[in-house]
Amino acid sequence: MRRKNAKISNAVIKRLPRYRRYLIELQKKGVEKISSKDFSELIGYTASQIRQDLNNFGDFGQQGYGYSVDGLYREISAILGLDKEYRMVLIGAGNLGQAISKYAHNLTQGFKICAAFEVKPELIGKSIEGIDILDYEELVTYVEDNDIDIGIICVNQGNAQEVADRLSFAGIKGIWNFALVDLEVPGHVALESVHLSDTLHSLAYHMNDKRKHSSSK
Amino acid sequence: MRRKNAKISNAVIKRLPRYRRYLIELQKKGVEKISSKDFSELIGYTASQIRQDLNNFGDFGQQGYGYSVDGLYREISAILGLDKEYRMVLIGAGNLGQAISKYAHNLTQGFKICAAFEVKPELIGKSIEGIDILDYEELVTYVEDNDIDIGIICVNQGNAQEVADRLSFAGIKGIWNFALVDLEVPGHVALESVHLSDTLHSLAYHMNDKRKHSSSK
DNA sequence: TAGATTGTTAATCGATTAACAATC
DNA sequence: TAGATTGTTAATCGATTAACAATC
Repeated sequence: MRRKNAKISNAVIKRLPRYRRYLIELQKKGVEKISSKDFSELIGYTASQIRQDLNNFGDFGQQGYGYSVDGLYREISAILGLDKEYRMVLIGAGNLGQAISKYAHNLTQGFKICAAFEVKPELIGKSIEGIDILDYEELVTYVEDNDIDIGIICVNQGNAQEVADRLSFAGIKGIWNFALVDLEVPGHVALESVHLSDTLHSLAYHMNDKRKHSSSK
Repeated sequence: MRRKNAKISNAVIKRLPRYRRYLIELQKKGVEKISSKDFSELIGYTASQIRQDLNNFGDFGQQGYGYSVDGLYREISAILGLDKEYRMVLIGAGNLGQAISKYAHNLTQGFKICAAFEVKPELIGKSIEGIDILDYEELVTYVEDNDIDIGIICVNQGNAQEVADRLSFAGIKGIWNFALVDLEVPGHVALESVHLSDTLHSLAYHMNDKRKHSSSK
């Protein structure tokens, strides 16, 4: 199975987790194979796009048959790197931090939260669902010594860049950022920012937009 | 000031909250005007794109001068509909639901959580930061009687569509969905889904991608 | 007025869709 | 084999960037 080489566009990458979710549903239903046409009707992308997307990574289908649900699930999981274990730390153990870490811990396999970090003395030493809250000053040492892959940033806007700098210095590989800033990170650090309020604002736009026209989608 | 009419692409809408964030920063620094060129260097979009984006909505700039920071901030806020107040309800008062609602309540102006809804008897009757947790069975009546605009869905994957159906039936205008499903809603209901684990999975891809090539961005 | 910078048209680039030969 | 469906090339569509006349 040939692996193609060109740089994959981010639009494609963003669709992969969705393909994977629908494949899990199909597995649950006991469906063994699916054609791009049937998949198209289910997931809402065109059959053409599905085939194009998948062909960026290899020849996963079989002419006249379709795609094996199990096989495709494993391929996409591997492409995303979900066949590995990731060790994470949480920085900022406030409401959002605690909720996100519980979410990541429970709802997604393969992502383990090893420790949380805080500056607030009243939180240091406590634990949330078995995760110890440590002193923020120990962050760099901890990341270096415990083979941490990902840092989850749940601190204030104003402190997030400093946290990102420390994580990068400590050799982190990825940052999952929930602070409302656009962080600067070195080229070897992967960054994914979730700007929650931006999504709420874009919802507000569409609510007002709907009332004006009658357009949907 | 002419208002243009063509359907605005979603790519543009998604950039508006970011423009607005940078305008807030500029206001804080006391900057009064900015050219598309200087804004470009700050925000990381091309000057051309900035001018194109803004010109979808009106002629906000002035030749030879640039854009008024205050003026542009107000225009973009109005375009997004952030000059209004929104009344919201939360459905699913678990960890994530509580965190999201506190976040929306504290960090973003103009969005008020009026009540939370739960099926779990041990949660009904309690309150989180002054927000009462009510019986899920009262949802439709409450939304109808209290002029609710937005429903925040923080229930399980399996229950989310049922919640969306009730909200739509009750005349909700927008849904901010955190459940890991692609909801079906009537055309007049605006939907914004935040699939957190999808963003984590896409981070995983980029982490592995970085190790292979040396490419960034 | 001269210089700066917009608004807008034209050119380019990239992503999506359509079409079809290859092949299971 | 005939039918189905892929992989892939070509055509289309849309979004971004470049260029420049309009104008403050």
